[in-house]
Amino acid sequence: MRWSQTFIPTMKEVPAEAEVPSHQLMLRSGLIRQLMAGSYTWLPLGYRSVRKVSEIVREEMDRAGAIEMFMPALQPIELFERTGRRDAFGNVLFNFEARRGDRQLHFALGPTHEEVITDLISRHISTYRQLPITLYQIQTKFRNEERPRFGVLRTSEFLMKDAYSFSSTVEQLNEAYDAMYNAYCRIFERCGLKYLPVEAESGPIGGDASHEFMVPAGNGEDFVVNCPACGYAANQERAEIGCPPNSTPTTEASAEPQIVDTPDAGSIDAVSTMLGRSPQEFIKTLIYLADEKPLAVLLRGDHTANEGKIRRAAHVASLELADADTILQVTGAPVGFAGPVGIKCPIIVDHHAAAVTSAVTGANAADQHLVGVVPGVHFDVGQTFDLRNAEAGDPCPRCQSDLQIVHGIEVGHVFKLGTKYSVSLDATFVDREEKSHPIIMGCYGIGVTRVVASIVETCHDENGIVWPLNAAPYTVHIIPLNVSDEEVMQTANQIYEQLNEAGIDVLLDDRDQRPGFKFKDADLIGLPLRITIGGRGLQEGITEVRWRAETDVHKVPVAETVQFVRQQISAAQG
RNA sequence: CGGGCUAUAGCGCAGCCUGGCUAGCGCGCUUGACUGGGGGUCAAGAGGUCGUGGGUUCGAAUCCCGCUAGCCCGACCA
Repeated sequence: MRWSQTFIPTMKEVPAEAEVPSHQLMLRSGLIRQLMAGSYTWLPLGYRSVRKVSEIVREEMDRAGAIEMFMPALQPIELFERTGRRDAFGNVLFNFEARRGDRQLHFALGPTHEEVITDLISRHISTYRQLPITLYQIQTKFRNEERPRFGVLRTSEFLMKDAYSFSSTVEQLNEAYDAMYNAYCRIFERCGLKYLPVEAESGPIGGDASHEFMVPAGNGEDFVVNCPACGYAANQERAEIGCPPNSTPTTEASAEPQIVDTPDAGSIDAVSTMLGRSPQEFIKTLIYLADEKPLAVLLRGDHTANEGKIRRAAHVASLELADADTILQVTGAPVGFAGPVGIKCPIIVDHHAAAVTSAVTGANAADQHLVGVVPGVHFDVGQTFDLRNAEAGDPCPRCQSDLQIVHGIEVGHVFKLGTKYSVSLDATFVDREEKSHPIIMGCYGIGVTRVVASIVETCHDENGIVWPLNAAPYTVHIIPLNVSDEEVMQTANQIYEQLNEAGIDVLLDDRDQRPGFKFKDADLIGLPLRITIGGRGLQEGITEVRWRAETDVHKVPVAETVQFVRQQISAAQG
């Protein structure tokens, strides 16, 4: 492609609305333009990258035995009512009515396609002989995000590969899952992304049933907990925390707790400042309504609650923070002064809260706290649980080393669904004995456009994008330094044509611009290989070939340039 | 959905507080000349419903009220 014939609107200045590097660079390098909040146009250069990544995904899905198809984005709302996801999605589900003749139809725009595909399968698969099968599509998904942000990283309309496996046995499901998991690793490797598979929510099947693929990035919205020693990695909702070393309550500390006045100090911050004690010496008491009944959750002062863990530990379905009235009832005090001593509701204690040897707690009285509270002495502890979010420095659940926390961008998710959708949409098969069972499903997603944004977010330097080879919009960028120099242009055109014939994607910057201007644009759009052709080099009979990611310049005889570039590319592709 | 900020040329911004004549600056864009290895120089130009609706005023980009859009923080994110 000749630059003068395509559409690459680069910008020298950073648009004010862009905060994160990927958003800034994608705007500046002419990959995308915003239409409205959460909706972006993919310009020619950006769209080429989307297609490159899509093709990698497609190849690896096919290699893993998945079959491509294409389903409608426009779907009847009834399907979501049958699976209960109309409520589960809530406002995230785009849905609207439209008149057709004298009928009023109600549609949804697909946020994902479990319903559509399970409905399809339920109509056409009836026997174990037709299973297993994995189907996939690459398609635009719609989610009414409450707050789109970070450019293309979080939008209300995005390209996603979604695959669904249908199995007659758990073994078949596990095989399909492993095949997808391995395909995902290959995909992200080929895209040049550093990625981390992490354990995610376990869902209905339990155990090792879900992994997220995260790209470590400072601006990632998700938190990944990982152990540098043994490789344990999980998302923050899911991450387990090792037990602290056993601390036996010291009997000498069994003196009665003392009441201290803490006027208007109802937060850990305020009380710790007032008393000059660190938050680690506090036990905070959170009052929840667990299945409508009050429950006090005890955590160390500097820790944060993990409601999923609390729900599981307490064996309850619903969990929400209690209102002020409930708190007044069970503690006898306003919000901010709850404590375990004398509280009038069941308590559940985190491992690390129980390990505080002499704690500051609320006194269950307005404007008062207790100091010198010893768990197990001044209140009953019983069994302790893991109830909080993991933090940097917590012990690894596998090897006790210190855990790290990194930000990550979720680019893929594999999930053993089980029979949730097949049951609600009546997708069943009969086994050898003619007994009917719901089909066992898995679902597997990759955010294709998010992958492109993640690449830009993580592969750049101060001058612009540094595309990995396989995801780059073009592989080679030819820069003739002076378009009015006939010899320069003739050489550039010749190399351009030969590379094209060799099946290599080439961009030829044929604009009549100064060299510096072209170099800056070349750095900005960041194509992997640059061939510079100038009068100075031609006098020596050479072109200059340089990787965007490296500083070395290869001076290559003009006649050997095409061959050299082809060798460089195939060597880099391994 | 709560809290905050912003809206003036394609992009980045000044002007607004303290109302006043023709609304400015840099980049970009057009034309020409010189130039040609890291966003070059000179000259001449084009480009604006000052987001939108109302109000105050002799007079509004500027003051007041409503609306809309965008961004940030938080909540949310099968």
